[in-house]
Amino acid sequence: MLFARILRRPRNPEFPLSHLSTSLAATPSLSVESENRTFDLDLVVSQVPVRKGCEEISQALIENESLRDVEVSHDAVDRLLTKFRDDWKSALGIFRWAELMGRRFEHSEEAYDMIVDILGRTRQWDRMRMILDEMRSKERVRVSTVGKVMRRLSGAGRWEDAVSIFDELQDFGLEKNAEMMNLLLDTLCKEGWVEQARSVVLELKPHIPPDEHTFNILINGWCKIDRIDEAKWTIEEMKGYGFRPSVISFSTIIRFYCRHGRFQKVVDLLDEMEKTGCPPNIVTYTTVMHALAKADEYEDALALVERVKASRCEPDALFFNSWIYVLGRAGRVEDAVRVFELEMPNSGVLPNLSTYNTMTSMYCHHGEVLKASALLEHMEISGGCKPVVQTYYPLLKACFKMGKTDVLLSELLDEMVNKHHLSLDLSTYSLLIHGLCRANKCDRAFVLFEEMIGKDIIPRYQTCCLLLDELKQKCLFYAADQVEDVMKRL
DNA sequence: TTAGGGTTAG
Repeated sequence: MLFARILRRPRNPEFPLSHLSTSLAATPSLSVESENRTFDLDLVVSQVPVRKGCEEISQALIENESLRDVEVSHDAVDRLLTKFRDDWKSALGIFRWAELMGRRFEHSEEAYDMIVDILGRTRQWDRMRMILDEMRSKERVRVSTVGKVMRRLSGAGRWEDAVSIFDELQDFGLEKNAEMMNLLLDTLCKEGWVEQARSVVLELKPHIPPDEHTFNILINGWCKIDRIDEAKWTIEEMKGYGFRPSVISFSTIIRFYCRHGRFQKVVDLLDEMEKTGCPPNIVTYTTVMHALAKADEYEDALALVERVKASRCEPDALFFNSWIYVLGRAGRVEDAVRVFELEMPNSGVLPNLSTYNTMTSMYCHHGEVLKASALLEHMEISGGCKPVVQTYYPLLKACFKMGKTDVLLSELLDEMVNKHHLSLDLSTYSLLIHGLCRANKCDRAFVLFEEMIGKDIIPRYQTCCLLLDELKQKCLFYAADQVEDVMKRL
């Protein structure tokens, strides 16, 4: 019964390929390859029409003279899809356009996975299904594809659909094995469907015996929804199957107690781990250290650093990031910089994007915006990582805090969009609209509001309320009506 | 294929 349900198929796919091939035939010059074809991301991005359907977008791109000599490569598609990850219409339009532009162009595995994920996260289920069916017919469905589909379905509450994807695995040319079962369970549990995951385990037990991962996934699921008794009971069940609880099982339970601030329990468990020959590792320590910092217990958190040094654990980037975070929160900026500049390199651990995000946020938090900007330059040149929208949140927030809502804000936005090709996401729009409203610039906030609506990014209700109030106060009634219209649809 | 971090809004 559980596995008999079928994911809805599109009754009338809105994007038939035949239609596009007709338009390709109508523009024969497209099939002629020029010798000097290059790829200019800015050019393509600038030619993507706004507020159009995906079909219109791909059509407009195909007919665009200035894009005739554009070289479409896998890397180009990757960058474009990343850029439009919050804007499914543009993403799908570009995806279709690329198929028609490149001669005998076949999308890469990554591009397929990306478009599936974009359609899933924006809840375009029929279109996601359509791509999945295309992939199936070309035998290009991978484990990662299925994982993305299941995750998006579970995340949207469609756990039954996620389960029926598992039922379809053979149609996709994939095997129903423990790995795939665990993938399904993990997506279910991470979205809180733990009881459903347990039913799946029981139902599949005769065909696919649970392994150590299966139990750890369930333990994590129970902890996530605060059902610690079931988590402990799962540990007993695990033993019954002949598996010893691992450092992962213990660390998961420890994380639960950390989240609830029950640090005496944490200490007891750390001792138990040592005694039972399953000593904590760097992940366990990082979890506890971070939780202590969040509970403002900085001295205890830093004492753990000493414990790590005395142990055999190899510190990694996540550990250093947490250490820097602890020091930042404790107001010890100089010490944090010392860890970043000396301790990390001395241990041979390279900073990653999160290290830079943590440092940036710490600087901004302490009013050192210039140092934060300088670090952004540094991260590209010597760190080899590119900033993401999240990197800019603290910087943008600092702009509003300092009242620099003209030049500095514009420069930052320009850097984000034009230099790094980042797309503003829901959080950025919310931050900007809230900030501009508070800075008495609701006219500019409204422009951004319209822009996000055009990209199908749904504003938060509170954002609408705030903007509406401000617009009414300034007697901008036309704009206020527009906001009210959007609110009615929320 | 299972466990850890940061960045937004309220």
